[in-house]
Amino acid sequence: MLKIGQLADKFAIKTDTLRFYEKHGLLAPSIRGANGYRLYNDKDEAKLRFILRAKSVGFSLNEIHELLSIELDKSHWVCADVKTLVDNKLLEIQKKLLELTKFEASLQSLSNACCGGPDSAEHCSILEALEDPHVDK
Amino acid sequence: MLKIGQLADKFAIKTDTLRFYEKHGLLAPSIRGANGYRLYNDKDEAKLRFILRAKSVGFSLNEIHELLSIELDKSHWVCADVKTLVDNKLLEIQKKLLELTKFEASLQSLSNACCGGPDSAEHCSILEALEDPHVDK
DNA sequence: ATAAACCTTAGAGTTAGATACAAGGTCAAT
DNA sequence: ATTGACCTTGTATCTAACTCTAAGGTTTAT
Ligand SMILES: [Zn+2]
Ligand SMILES: [Zn+2]
Ligand SMILES: [Zn+2]
Ligand SMILES: [Zn+2]
Repeated sequence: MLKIGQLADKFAIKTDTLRFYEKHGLLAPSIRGANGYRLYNDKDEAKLRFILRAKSVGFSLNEIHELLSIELDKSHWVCADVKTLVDNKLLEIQKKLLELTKFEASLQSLSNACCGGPDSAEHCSILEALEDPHVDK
Repeated sequence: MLKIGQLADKFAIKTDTLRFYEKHGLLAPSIRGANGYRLYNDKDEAKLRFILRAKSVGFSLNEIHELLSIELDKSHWVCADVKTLVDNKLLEIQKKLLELTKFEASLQSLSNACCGGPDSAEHCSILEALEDPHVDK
């Protein structure tokens, strides 16, 4: 049985974050002490570990909510349900990767074209590229 | 001379966005009509084009602010100043790319391990991986 | 002349995920 | 008994980049 501060320390997060997760229906402590203190048991801890691990692979809290509702009632779900969540996230991340890769290429070509020297920016090819109405993004 | 709605249409953005840019010091119309209407001239339009193009290569509005203050007073800056902005952004984007690539790999291996079939999620390897305290992120 | 479409301002709301603060109750040690 | 560390609740604040609402003035077309 851990108090909120102990659980927070154990996972290197803030107590505020645990209260935030509780308010948003992700993780409520199984019990409250007579004093009203939150008390987390091993199952709560496992659930938090699940949440943090899902977060670390890129799921949003909303998506973790979905994963949790499956996790907590596995028998009513099938593999396809779970895999769909993961695959949707995968697509989303691949879309972001594509976008960032385009950014990177654009910036790299801007950077390459600029001498980076100590002379006036009046001739700077980066600024020219951003100004010029004839050069498309 | 374009009114706010015309300029917005021309660049496929909202009038709200133009007012927002103005409030945040990015782009104010050169003149106001007698009726108080914003009137944008060719220079304003060029500036907006600059802003949108910078946005499209991944700069934040704050960073665009910096770029603009250089662009509008080029003679007091040198190429190195400009290139530094671009290169910092490049580093930032490469960091994000790295992070997303890790997410992608994690999700891909989760996805690969799951049969995705119509049988109960009780044995789902995705959920197991997220539960299991012995598997690290 | 009247309705539709446009413009003005100031200010509030949205999203995600926290993070901070205020006012107070509780617990352990001295 | 008093400090200091911890806990409670509720509310407010932050970032980014818009987006929307309200209440009203202007233009254009019929
Ligand atoms: Zn140069
Ligand atoms: Zn240059
Ligand atoms: Zn399966
Ligand atoms: Zn599965």
